[in-house]
Order: sequence, then structure tokens, then C-alpha cells
Amino acid sequence: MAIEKRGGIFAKRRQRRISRRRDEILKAAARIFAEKGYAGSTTKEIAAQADIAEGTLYNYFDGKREILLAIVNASQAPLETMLQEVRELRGREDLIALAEKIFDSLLSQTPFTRTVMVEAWLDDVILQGVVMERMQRIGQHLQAFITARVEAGAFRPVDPVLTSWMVIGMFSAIILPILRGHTPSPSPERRRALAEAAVDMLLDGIRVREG
Amino acid sequence: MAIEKRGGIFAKRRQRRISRRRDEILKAAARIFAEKGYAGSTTKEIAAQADIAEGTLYNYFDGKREILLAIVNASQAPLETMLQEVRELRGREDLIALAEKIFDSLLSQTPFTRTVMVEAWLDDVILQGVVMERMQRIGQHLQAFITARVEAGAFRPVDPVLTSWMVIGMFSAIILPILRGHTPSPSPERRRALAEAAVDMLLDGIRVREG
Amino acid sequence: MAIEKRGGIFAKRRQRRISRRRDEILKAAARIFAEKGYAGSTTKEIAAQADIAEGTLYNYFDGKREILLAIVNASQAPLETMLQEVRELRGREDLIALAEKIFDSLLSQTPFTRTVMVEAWLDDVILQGVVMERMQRIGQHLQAFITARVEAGAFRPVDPVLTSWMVIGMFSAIILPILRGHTPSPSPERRRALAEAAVDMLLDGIRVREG
Amino acid sequence: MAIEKRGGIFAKRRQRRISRRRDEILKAAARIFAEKGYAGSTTKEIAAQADIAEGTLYNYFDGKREILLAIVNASQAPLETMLQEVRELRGREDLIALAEKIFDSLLSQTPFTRTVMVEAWLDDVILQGVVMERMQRIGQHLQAFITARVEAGAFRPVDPVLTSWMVIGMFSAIILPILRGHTPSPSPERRRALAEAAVDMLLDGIRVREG
DNA sequence: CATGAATGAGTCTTCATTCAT
DNA sequence: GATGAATGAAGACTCATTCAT
Repeated sequence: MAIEKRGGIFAKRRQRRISRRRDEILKAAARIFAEKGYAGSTTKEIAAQADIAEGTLYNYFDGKREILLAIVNASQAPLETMLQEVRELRGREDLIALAEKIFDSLLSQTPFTRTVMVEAWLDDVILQGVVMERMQRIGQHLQAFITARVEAGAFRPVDPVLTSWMVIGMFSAIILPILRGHTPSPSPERRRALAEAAVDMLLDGIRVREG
Repeated sequence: MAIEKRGGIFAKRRQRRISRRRDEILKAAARIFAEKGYAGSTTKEIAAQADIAEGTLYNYFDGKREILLAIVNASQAPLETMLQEVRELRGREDLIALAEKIFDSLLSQTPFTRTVMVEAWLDDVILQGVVMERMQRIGQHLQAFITARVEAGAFRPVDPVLTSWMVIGMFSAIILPILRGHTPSPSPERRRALAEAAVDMLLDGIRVREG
Repeated sequence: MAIEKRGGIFAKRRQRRISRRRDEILKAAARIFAEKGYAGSTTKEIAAQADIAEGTLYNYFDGKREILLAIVNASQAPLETMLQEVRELRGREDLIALAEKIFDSLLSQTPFTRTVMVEAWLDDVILQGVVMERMQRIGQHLQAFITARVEAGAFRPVDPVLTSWMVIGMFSAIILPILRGHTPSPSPERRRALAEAAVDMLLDGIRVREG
Repeated sequence: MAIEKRGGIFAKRRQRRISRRRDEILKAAARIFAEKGYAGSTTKEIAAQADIAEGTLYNYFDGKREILLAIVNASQAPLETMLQEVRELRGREDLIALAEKIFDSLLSQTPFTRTVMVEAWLDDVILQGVVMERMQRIGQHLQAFITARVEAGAFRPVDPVLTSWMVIGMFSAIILPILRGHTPSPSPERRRALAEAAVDMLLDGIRVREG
């Protein structure tokens, strides 16, 4: 019986091993990049954090920059799967649920998200290709919701694009200190409360209704 | 007749010349830092941008890091003077006026503001000592306003701290693409419109009043 | 019945297999070394060219340097056997035949020859122990021939050592562009013509005899 | 009186200082490259040989490869000026004089010449653009001489190209051991003798004229 | 004060060699 | 024996800082 070479059990095991190692390196690098920024981090630190030799990095990635790009890519996944589950937004509950899910997906791997947020300030590829792209996808859902309601006469005739931007800003303001490590990650209950507060402000503002 | 050295007219001229040169360097450095981040910038680039020799930088600053800190400090001034003029906030008009002023002061020297925003992600000194400090000062005004109104029964019983955070987030979302260079700086009319939109959303939300 | 281990048929087969594999590796390495030089080649490239894993190299050779030395050694064989067949040189025909044989042996494995030629420029061991040694052996034949003829009054009283050096230079000039890959390998007829041209120049020069 | 900036005496002095330093570096690098080959040499060694810090190399050259190319270029000069002085070759004396001059120019800066010879084995740019180009220029002079004489009936109808190649080979054989450092540089008298021996062999061969 | 060449510690990356599987 | 991942020493190159002019 010949040794299975392709598609065999060994090849699969090997693939898994490689994949696992890559993930470890990415996690280590994301922690470093999140703390010091890409340019301020060294491959030596990354290797130490991943508990491997510096040279080993290059068995898994073509270079420091490729590690960054892999992190950026990996950061896509949670939000991506989340967005694919989004149904049409109909009312307050849908918005709150969406907000909660966005919280969860962004906070599920804070070093990755933080790395992306930092580098988007400096790198146009990351800003345009990743951050903007994602924000626009979330924005589209919001805008569709707002536009429909405006036409139905339920919402004031606001600018849907600007409004969705401001909503995203509101949520970002909540998440930022957590990403930055300035505030601990909130409990699920707290997340729900934050989502409600934001959505209620969006819908009704803070002024008491006179009617 | 000896040349006056201290306090004389020459000494003052010298002071002014030094001060002017420092400002030029800061402006040059801020442009570079804003584009590439502190760690990604070189003193050579800064010197070239400032049109001086590399060594000359060290006649005005103790090192690269000190240039950054000076930029961070310089970025304080506009917001500072602006905040000192703020009177008690009483209603929609006051909020809009405040928003406009914040826009103006942050956008009056975008490279400085952008540099601070980027580095605050990485440097705790800058985050705590500068960014947070400023946000809290703005926040205090908002919170005082909100608290008073809640007590007066004019506002719903929202959490003033959280609300002010979200407001700051809304404004940030508007300013960010401008700072980042992704969107051109808005005209005064546009700034007014943006401020109104944000304040109205804060006060009344987007839902049509039923009464 | 136990498997014969020493001197048995299996052991011989094993020896042959090992020997064959070593030769494959040498051929692969010589191709690489000839193109990029020893220092400019990597064990990874050699392994790839030999279609084996990098680690396998070390089952057949102690290291990169040993591969080079084995190539240098292997390059000896053809010239060696050729030189052992050389009889006393008596005249034009013998010289031409010798020249042809030298061509053949040097061109029979160009990557090996080229590798040796390149590294002899840099490595004293190779220069002294191999290249010089061979040239001197060829030189001795020529010098014996020249000396005898000079004494017999058939040749002018030239310096035999210098003359043999120049002859070797003439031949080298012909071979060099072929080794270097700049010129295709010449046909047997062409080789004969080249050999004749060189020998005739040696014997009679290019000037027309006046007698 | 303003400080002269362009074309002034200071600028010229500076140019000279830079030029001198570049030459020192090239000399040092050529020594190292000649001994160990380009790929086998390190910038550390070059810097040490030039008695400067490693980083200083990069103030004068863009990188290791550019140092090599500068050496290759610098090696052009002596042969170049020499070739421009060459008049039409008419007879034995002209050939001897040419040979002597070629000796001189190649040996005037042996590390440069040796570096070029070694790298030409490995680098097509150097082989084609430099070595071949030079050999062809020398070759053209020889070929013109040979062709004219053949047509005049003074030379046998040899192939001029092949013959000039062989002549170059003869000379190379004489120079090689000197370049390689295997033989000391010959005295002017010895050079003259070598040139005569080579030219006489070219013209008349070594066989005694029967007439 | 201005200059910019010199410095060398530190960076990213390569590669010969080892060794567990 | 064959494999190829792991290693870390060493290499080319960068850059903040110093200092002689």
C-alpha cells in the first residue's frame, strides 16, 4: 500500500497543522500590532509573542506586511458572516438586534479589530478596501431602512447617508474605549442596554414628547 | 554701548525667530506624521518637508519624540481657547453653535488633529493626557446640559455620560473622513447643516412625532 | 536465513543506489553553482533541482561545501582518464588529437567544468589543488614536446613553460564562451577545425613563409 | 556677501571630498570582491576594509550591488583611454606596443579587473555589457590588422575572428595568474619580453623556418 | 546656528543545518 | 532513508542622533 500523498489523511493533518500555526502567529502579531502599531512593531516581538523563532515566521508568511494583511483579512470573517444573516430591518427590535450583533463581532477578536482601526488611519488600501467597504455594507442596511420609513411618512425627511454615518459613529464611540483597552468588555446585558440606548436616541432623541 | 542681551529688542526678535522656526518644523512634522504615523516617519522626511537640514531639527527639539509631543501640545490650543468661551448651554441653538465651533477648531489644523488621533491609538500618554482629557471637558458641558434638562423634565431620564459619549461619536463620524483626507473640508454652510442634523437627531431622533 | 548485509547482493544494490543518488545531486548542484556561483546558490535551489527534500541532501553530503568539493573532484575524472591515454607527442597530428580530446573532456560535463573555473577564482584550494595541478599535467606534456624539438633544432629556442601556458590560453579562449553558455557546443567537425587552427598557429604562426 | 551655494568653491571642495571617498570605498570593495566574490563578500567587510562604519557605505552608494556596478564601470577607464590612443596596427612593433599597453591597463588596478573577471562568469549584464564589449573592441583592431595582411598576401588565409580570439586567450593566460595573485606583477622588462614572445608566436609560430 | 556626513544599534529577511516524524 | 518545519546566526540596509566644520 503506497503512502497517500495527495488528499490523504496525512496531507489533511499537515494542512490543519499549518493552518493552526498560521492562526497562532496572527493572534500573536495582532496583539503586538494593536499595542504598538504596524510600523512600531518588530518581527522579533511577534516571534517572541508567538513563542517561535524569528525565522519561523517566514515559513508561514512572506513578510511582515503579509502578516498585517492576513490579520486584516481574518478580521473580515466575523462581521461578514454576521452581515449575511441580516434580514430586512423593520423596527426598533431589529435595530437593537443588529447593534448587538455588530458589537459581538467586533469585540470577538479585539486585537484584530484594533489593528485594522489603527492602520486604516495610515494605509489607504486598508481604509478603502476593508474599513470603508464594511461600513458601507452596514450603512446600506440602515439606509434602506431609513429610506423606506421616510417614504412611509414614519420618519422625518433626513439624509439617509448622513444619518447612517452618524449612527455608525454613535456605535463606534461606544466600542472605541473597549477596543483601545481603556474599558473592560461589557457583559451581554450591558451590550443590550447600550444597543437600546443608541437605538432609542436614533429614533426619538432625548427630548420628551410633548403630545 | 553694549548690545542688550536679555529682555532687549534683539532677544525678543530672536525669541520670535526661534518660535517661528519651531512652528514651521511642527507643521512639517505634523504633515508627515499624519500621513505615515509617528513610527513610520523619518527625521529625514521631516527635515526635507521643513526645508532644513536634518541636524537643525535638533537645535529646536530634543528628538523625534519631543516633536510629536510638541505637536500634541500645539493641537490643544484651538480647542482650549474655544472651550473657554463656552457659556452655559441652554437649547438647540447653543448646541449647534458649540458643534460648529468644535468642527472649526478640529479642522483648523487637520494634520495636527490627525496626528493626535492616530497616535492616541498607540500611546497611552497621548490618549489619557490629551484626547480623553479634551473629550471629558466637552463631555462635562454636555452632561451638565443634559442633567439639568432631565431634572427639569424636558429630557427623558437618559444616562448623561453615555449620551454625551454617543454625541461625541456622532460628531467624530462626521469629522473623521475629513481628517483622514477622504472627504474635502466642508464649507461653513455645510458645517452649519451638519451641526443642525446632529443636534436634531440628538434632541428628537428621526421618528415623526405623532401628536 | 538472514539477510546478507555485507558484501551481499543487497549491499551492492544499496551502494549503487546511493552512488546514483549522489551523482544526481552533484549534477543538480553543478547546474546551480555554474549559473549563480557557490556563494550565490542555496541548498533549497539545489534540492529543488535534484527533486529531493532539502534535508535529504545531508544524507548524502556533509554540507554545502562538501557538495562543491565533490563536484570539483568529479570534474577530474574525464580529463584524468584522457591524460592517462596520452602517448608521447611527436608532431602536428598528435597535438591536434590531444587538443580535440581536451575539448571533449572539458565539454563533456560543462556545468562541472564551469563550476570549477568560477570557484578557482576565489578558492585557493580549488585553484592550487585542482586547476593548476591539471594545467601543469597538460603543460608537462607540451613542455616535453617543445623541449625535445628545441633541442633537435626543429623549434626556435622558446621558453617551454611560457609557451605551453600561452597554448593553454589559446585553447581556453576557444572553450570559454561555450562553457559560459554564450556559444553553443561545437560539432565534432568544428572541434577538429578549431584544434587545427590552434595547432597551426602554434607551429607556424600566421605569417606566410617566405622560403 | 552671501554664501556661495552653487558652483562655489565650497561646493567644488565638497564634490571632491565625496568623489575621493567614493573611490576609497570602491578600492576597498574591489579588494574584497576580488578575494571572495560579490556574493561571498559582506558589507561589513567592505566597511572595515574602507575603515568606515557600515552605514556610511550607504551615504555613497545605494547598495551593495551598486558598489559592484561602480567598480565595473571604474574598471573601464584605463582600457578605454588606452584604446582611444591606438593607431592603425602595421607590424610587429605595433602589436608588441599594444600588448604592453593592454598589460599595463589591466594590471594598473588588479582588484578591479579581477572583480570584473570573476563576476562576468555569473552575471550576464557584466559579461555582455562590459567584458565582451571590451574584448570586441580589442578584437576589432586585431581583425582589421589581420584582414588587411591576409588580403595583402602577407598572412595565411586564417579566420580573423577566431585568430583574434586566440590571441586574446594567449594574453589572458599570461595575465591570469597575476590577476589571481598567484604570480607577482612583472617588471616592465618582463612585460616587454612577454609581449614579444606572444607576438612572435602569433606571427611565426615556434617552428623553425626551413627556408 | 546651520549643515550633512558619520555612526552603529536595530530591522527585516535569508539560509545552512538539525531533527522529530 | 526521506521529509520539511524549526532554528538562529548572519546579512543588507535604515535611521535617530551626534558633531566637526
